[in-house]
Amino acid sequence: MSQKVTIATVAAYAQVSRQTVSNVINSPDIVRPETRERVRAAIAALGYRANQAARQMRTGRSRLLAVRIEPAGDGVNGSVADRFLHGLTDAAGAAGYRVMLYTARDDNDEIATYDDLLGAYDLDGFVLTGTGHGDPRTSWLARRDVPFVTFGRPWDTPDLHLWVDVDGADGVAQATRRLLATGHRRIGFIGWPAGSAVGDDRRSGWESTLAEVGLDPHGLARETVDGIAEGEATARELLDLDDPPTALVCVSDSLALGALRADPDPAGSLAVIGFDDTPVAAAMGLTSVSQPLRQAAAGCVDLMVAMLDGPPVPPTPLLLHPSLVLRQTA
Amino acid sequence: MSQKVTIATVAAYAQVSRQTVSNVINSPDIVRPETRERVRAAIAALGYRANQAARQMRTGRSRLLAVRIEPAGDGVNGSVADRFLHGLTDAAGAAGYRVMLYTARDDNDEIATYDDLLGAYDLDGFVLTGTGHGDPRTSWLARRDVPFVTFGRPWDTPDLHLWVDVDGADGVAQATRRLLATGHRRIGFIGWPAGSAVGDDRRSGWESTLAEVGLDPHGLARETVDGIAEGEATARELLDLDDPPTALVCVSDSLALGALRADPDPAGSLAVIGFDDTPVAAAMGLTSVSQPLRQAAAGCVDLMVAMLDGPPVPPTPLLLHPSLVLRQTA
DNA sequence: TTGTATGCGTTATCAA
DNA sequence: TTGATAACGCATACAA
Repeated sequence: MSQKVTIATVAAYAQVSRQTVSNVINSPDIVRPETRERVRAAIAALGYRANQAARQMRTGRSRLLAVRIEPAGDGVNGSVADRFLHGLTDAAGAAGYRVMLYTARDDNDEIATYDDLLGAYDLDGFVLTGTGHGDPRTSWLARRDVPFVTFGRPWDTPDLHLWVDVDGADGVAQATRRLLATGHRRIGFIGWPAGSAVGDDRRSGWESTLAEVGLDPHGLARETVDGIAEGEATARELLDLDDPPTALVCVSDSLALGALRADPDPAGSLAVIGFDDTPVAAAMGLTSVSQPLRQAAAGCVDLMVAMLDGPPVPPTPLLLHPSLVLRQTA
Repeated sequence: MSQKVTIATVAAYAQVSRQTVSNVINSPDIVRPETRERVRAAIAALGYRANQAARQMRTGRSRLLAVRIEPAGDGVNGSVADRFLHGLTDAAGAAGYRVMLYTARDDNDEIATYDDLLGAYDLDGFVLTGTGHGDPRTSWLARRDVPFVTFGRPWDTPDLHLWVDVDGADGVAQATRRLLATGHRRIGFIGWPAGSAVGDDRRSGWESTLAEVGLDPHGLARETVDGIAEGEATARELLDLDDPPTALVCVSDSLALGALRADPDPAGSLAVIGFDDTPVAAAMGLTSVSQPLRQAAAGCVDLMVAMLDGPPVPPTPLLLHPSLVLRQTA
């Protein structure tokens, strides 16, 4: 490995003091242009990179963001986490931050990890995904003034923290309108059990859209835990009705994929729309609601950076709108 | 936030010098038991955590590992990366290391990132996934003596670096034997185009297993890029043969899922086995070869830690064996 | 076994 | 506008 190049190396090379080099990096405007350029040339020539540890010791800031990685659950929807993480890493990198990963078995374990990460690594902030009702993590972080952003709205404490979210009700409404536009009148919905904030939100988009055109959703909704097999069984239930639906909106791609398998017509006349636009959906030709995950991740980073690099105006939450990706199934 | 607690705080609380506290942490055995316990109690009482930045400045070690996160490609197989990452984070945490993420557009970009990460954050090591023939990244890292481990064998430079891998040939051999055991004689193979080291390795397991029992694989193998649609089309090609295969081993779950859709028999008499045991496969009842990703990740961490915390004996590469998960399709 | 002094690379403060 | 000095928290060599 080539000799370690520190700020002193650069200073010597550029014939200035260490402080001037530091100024060129942190407050370029207060350095005379010629000096600045000379120092910059030296930095480039030597391939100098400011040592984060030393900088952190002085400034108390690590330029490190932490995010939890969860075990891939369903896999169909698992890629959502993957895409979000990728977008987050990209956006953070562009803003001069790095992303650190951690795992946790449960909320308490996660809180203990915050403590550790904060104490040992001086983390600048956390990005939480999927907060639930009465989340202990957000209150812990808020109480200690630790900067954090959530991907997912705070469902019971509106102004406790900043967030980014995707409007699930709007996404499902778009799906329902598409079905209406293609002539369907009996449109069913397969959702998650009531109580999941995200699921309830999405379902409301279906209900309100049907109500808008004077259609009665009564009896056409079913609830089930996520999964392909569950989607198939639940769809079958709906199709066995006396007056079965001709189209189904599902709260996830997993359920939609299952619903597709319940279609008795080999030609596939049952219209089905899923949610998340997972790669599997794309491969299977499933029409699905696509979340702008890259933008959501970028939004989280923007919010964090705004808090951290502190402008006087407080940043506002961000509600993104999903889009419907039309394919063969609807 | 509570007042910052440093080694000095602990020393004062335990009525010893800072050095003694440091010794309790780094070389406990040289401290008198009573003193040690008193210091430990102080550490616990104050919730002290050694500041990594300061420690790193002194030792030159960051206890940070970096791994690249790739954009979720297919999604079906995407969860593999997700599961590996989770296992890696877990294992690293247990060993006292943290995982940092980075993205890169291509190999050159990745190399530039190494430079940055090494210079700015003093990373202790890198974990690379999926190396290819003549990988420029491994030679770059090796040339600079940067510790790294790859998940995936080095295909042309045997002893350049440590690695962990899963025996793909063995996995496919297990799949093929299973098919043989259930009475199949005409067993086809859908693989990736020749030249992909991983794909070629897996295919060899099929060829050699058939050869062992005196079966001729000739004409029963096809190559295609990965994807569900591709798997379906390729399977159809094989099934259109005069003497079509009754079972298919596929190099990935994506292809296997496609192959399943090509089965003309609605009852599903075509036997199909995939590779990777993705959650989608589980949901669809697809028999598949399962990679021990958690163990692979743990193996990578073990190797890294062995290099970093340097024992005199050099660690050896690790070849893990996959297992066949039987479900409905074979 | 325990305590003291020094330096890691950086930035903030202050003086020139 | 630039330069000298101190301090961040820790671990090591060395002295006690």
